[in-house]
Amino acid sequence: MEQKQDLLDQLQQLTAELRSQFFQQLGPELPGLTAMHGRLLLMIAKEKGITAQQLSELLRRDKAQITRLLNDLQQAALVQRQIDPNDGRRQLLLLSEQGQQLAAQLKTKKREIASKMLADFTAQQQTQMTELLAQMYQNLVSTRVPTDLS
Amino acid sequence: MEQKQDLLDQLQQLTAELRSQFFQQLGPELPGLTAMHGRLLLMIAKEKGITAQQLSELLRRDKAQITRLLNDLQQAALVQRQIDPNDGRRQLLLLSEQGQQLAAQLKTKKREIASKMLADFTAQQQTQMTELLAQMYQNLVSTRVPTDLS
DNA sequence: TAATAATAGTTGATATAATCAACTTAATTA
DNA sequence: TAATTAAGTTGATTATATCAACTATTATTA
Repeated sequence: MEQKQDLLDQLQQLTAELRSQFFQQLGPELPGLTAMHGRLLLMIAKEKGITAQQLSELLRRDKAQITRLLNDLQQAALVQRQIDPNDGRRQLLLLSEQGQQLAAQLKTKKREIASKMLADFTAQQQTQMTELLAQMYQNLVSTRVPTDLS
Repeated sequence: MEQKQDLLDQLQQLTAELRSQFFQQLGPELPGLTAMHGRLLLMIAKEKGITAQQLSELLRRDKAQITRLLNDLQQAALVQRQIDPNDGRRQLLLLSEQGQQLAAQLKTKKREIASKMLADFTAQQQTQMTELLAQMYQNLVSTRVPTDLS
């Protein structure tokens, strides 16, 4: 019974450490930018042409905040905004050359940390871990009350 | 290779969902208080007589911030501060009656969420999960550069 | 088609939280 | 005892998040 709770603590502790290692010592590569900027960058890298609205949902952040973060990234010449030809309201987000380079650096850093974390794991253990995590997430969201927009 | 990275994302996603479920729908039970207040409360409940300094380290938060959060909790009559008889600088933190009740409620909520998350897990799988997470954390911190206090 | 509603994004005001430096008091140590 | 260190507090500043109002565009519908 207690064990289940401890597992939550473990998860929290682990991700806190991950965040710390990934983002805090990241200053030099993100000049004047924050962890959240980095996350945006990576998401845009992964989904070219993603919109601010989608980012807002995925990151569970206010869209106003997203706008401001994107402003910063654009000012730093890391991302570009293009009005969607099919829908003049939304704008497609793309990485500039520099943005792509930086995103690649961040990905590398991520890979390093992941490797360190999973240093002595067998491929089987990794797969297992992935499956268990997926299952846990599924269990959590499956019974979730849909977000209320009253 | 990509799989390792995805595992990081999975962890992040999972804990984001956990935080969301645990803290956001927690408003009614923490009147006027935040998630961080809740974390403090639970930590004090777990370690009676813990000090602000220790909380600051454990939560990786500025001690000024801890002071302010504790002020709120004290104002809400949830915690009490007692000067350590062995060291007049530090103060031992304790929960009031109400504080203990609230902490118990939070623990219950936590247990519920954990149960939901692990609904279809065997005891063996849980143990396994715990071990894997512990190992991952160990790997991460073992090579960590000690926090620099320059 | 004209009017209305809904959506994407921006802006401004405000609230909340984190950070840094200075300070007080108490303990340690030289 | 004097100087140093540690715990905690306070004030000022900065960074972040949040909310509401607003523009421009698309979708709906009467």
